[in-house]
Amino acid sequence: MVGQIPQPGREPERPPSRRERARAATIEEIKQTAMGLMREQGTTDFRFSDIARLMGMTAPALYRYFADRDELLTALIVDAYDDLGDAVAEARDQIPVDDPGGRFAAVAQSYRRWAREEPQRFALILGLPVPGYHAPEEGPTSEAAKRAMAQLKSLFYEAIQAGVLRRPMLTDDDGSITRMLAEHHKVKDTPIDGPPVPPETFQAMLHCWASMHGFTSLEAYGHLDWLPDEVRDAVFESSIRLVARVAGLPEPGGLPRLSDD
Amino acid sequence: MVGQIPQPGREPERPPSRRERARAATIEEIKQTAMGLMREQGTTDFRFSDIARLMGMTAPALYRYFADRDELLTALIVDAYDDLGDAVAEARDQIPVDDPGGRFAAVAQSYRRWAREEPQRFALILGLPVPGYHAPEEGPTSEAAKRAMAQLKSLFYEAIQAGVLRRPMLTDDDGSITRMLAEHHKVKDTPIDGPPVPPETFQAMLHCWASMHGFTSLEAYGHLDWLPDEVRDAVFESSIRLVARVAGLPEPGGLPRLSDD
DNA sequence: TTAGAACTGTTACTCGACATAACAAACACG
DNA sequence: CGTGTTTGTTATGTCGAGTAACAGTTCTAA
Repeated sequence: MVGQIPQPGREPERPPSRRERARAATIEEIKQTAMGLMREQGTTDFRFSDIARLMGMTAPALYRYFADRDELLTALIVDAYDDLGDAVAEARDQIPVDDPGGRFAAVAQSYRRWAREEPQRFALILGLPVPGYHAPEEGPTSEAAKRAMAQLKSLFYEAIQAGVLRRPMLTDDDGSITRMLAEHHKVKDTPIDGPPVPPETFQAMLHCWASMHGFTSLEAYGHLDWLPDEVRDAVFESSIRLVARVAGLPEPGGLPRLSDD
Repeated sequence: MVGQIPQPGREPERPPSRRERARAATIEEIKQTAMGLMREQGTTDFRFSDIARLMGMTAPALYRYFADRDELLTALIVDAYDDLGDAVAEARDQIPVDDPGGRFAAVAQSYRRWAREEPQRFALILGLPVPGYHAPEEGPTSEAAKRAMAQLKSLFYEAIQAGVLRRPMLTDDDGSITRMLAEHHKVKDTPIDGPPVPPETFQAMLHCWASMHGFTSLEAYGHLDWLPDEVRDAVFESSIRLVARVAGLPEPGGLPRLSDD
């Protein structure tokens, strides 16, 4: 971040000053305006000059807050990570822990809902890197992916703990997953790390995620527009139930409907 | 296309003249150069000036062949549609018709292979619309999607004809798909049109496609880089076998391995 | 209270890319 | 061989990113 107000200590004992609040508000407004433009134009692109115009400023003023387009883009990507993660976690946690099938369904539905509502931000984090953007060193590239997987993993882990996870309909045919999980200490900071799950379950998690992501991204990018809404809803819900079943999750208790937007 | 040589009749009786061949070759070189730049930079973006420089020309010369960036982009998109479709069809047709499970596996593997080899072109047709690009009127937006579905559908139709399609593990819970297929005449030029399939099978086709697309796009965009190659291969193949099974397709006969690239 | 520093905005400017205009050379074809 | 078409060039206009120099405002501390 550019021109950031230096932190006095490690934690700011003082509440944010008037200036700091104004600055934070401006930063937030810039990001919101950029997201509005993205939404309006249906792409992950935006012009600094447009943001400035909409905010009643001149373009160079924005450089007081973001060094360049990349830095703003990075901020938007980080926010998108957090928002998607929060949305999914919140949906999941509204279902009791003893209903892992329901929790998975909630995760899938909120994933889909978020992507439908914010296709551009979805593309930002789970699509091809945007033109001109180069991730900062060791940046959060594919961070969302790992985080999403980790969330999914915790869900399956709960099911194992509760003893309600049946054997998935997938097998580790060539033993490569078993081997990988056995040496998981080599791959830190990924879903491979963390609480242990059987190889078939790891495979099942990936299968669940890939299935829900496939439908979700096709739909978010408009490639299923030829299908009536109610058919899309029905197919998605049915698919989710199916992958949950083949993954060994128990049937969901109460399945919240995905409301239209 | 700009400055196109007018067709004398409906079909050119005369073999293409020297000039026409030179022009076609230049157009092809422009597209190849653009794709090379996209691949090199890992994005769907390119600069006219870069293309010209690599071709030993000046930028304005390119406008003799494409009116603007959009027109070149459109051509690249159309080509990508065709290439993916051809790759998938070719892979499928190397498996005998009486092995629909094998044919589906071949389709899935070639889909994945193509996306891995050409992630930018994959994003071009199955990702979010490219910044700045506006599809021509009634353009081929999501054409690939419909075509892919149609191919998948023909595959299932063959299985039905051969009488080897079992009942899928999916059900048309609320009847919306049944209703849609009953009035399919309303939705021309989509996979809904064409040879009839039971609603559960339609659902199963979408499920198959979404599953393979989900894994494929996550991988193509680098979101599965934290997984070792052999694990990715194993998980994909296993998932494909699973979705084929739950879709009612018989076990594949000989499953061709996906060679490393 | 007030001087100075920090912050936040402005206008003026450079640079690079898309795109068009005007022109020149090469080519096809009567 | 001469004329019109094609394909390239250079010169130019426009627009957006990003920088420089400067001005007004706000915070802070003597």
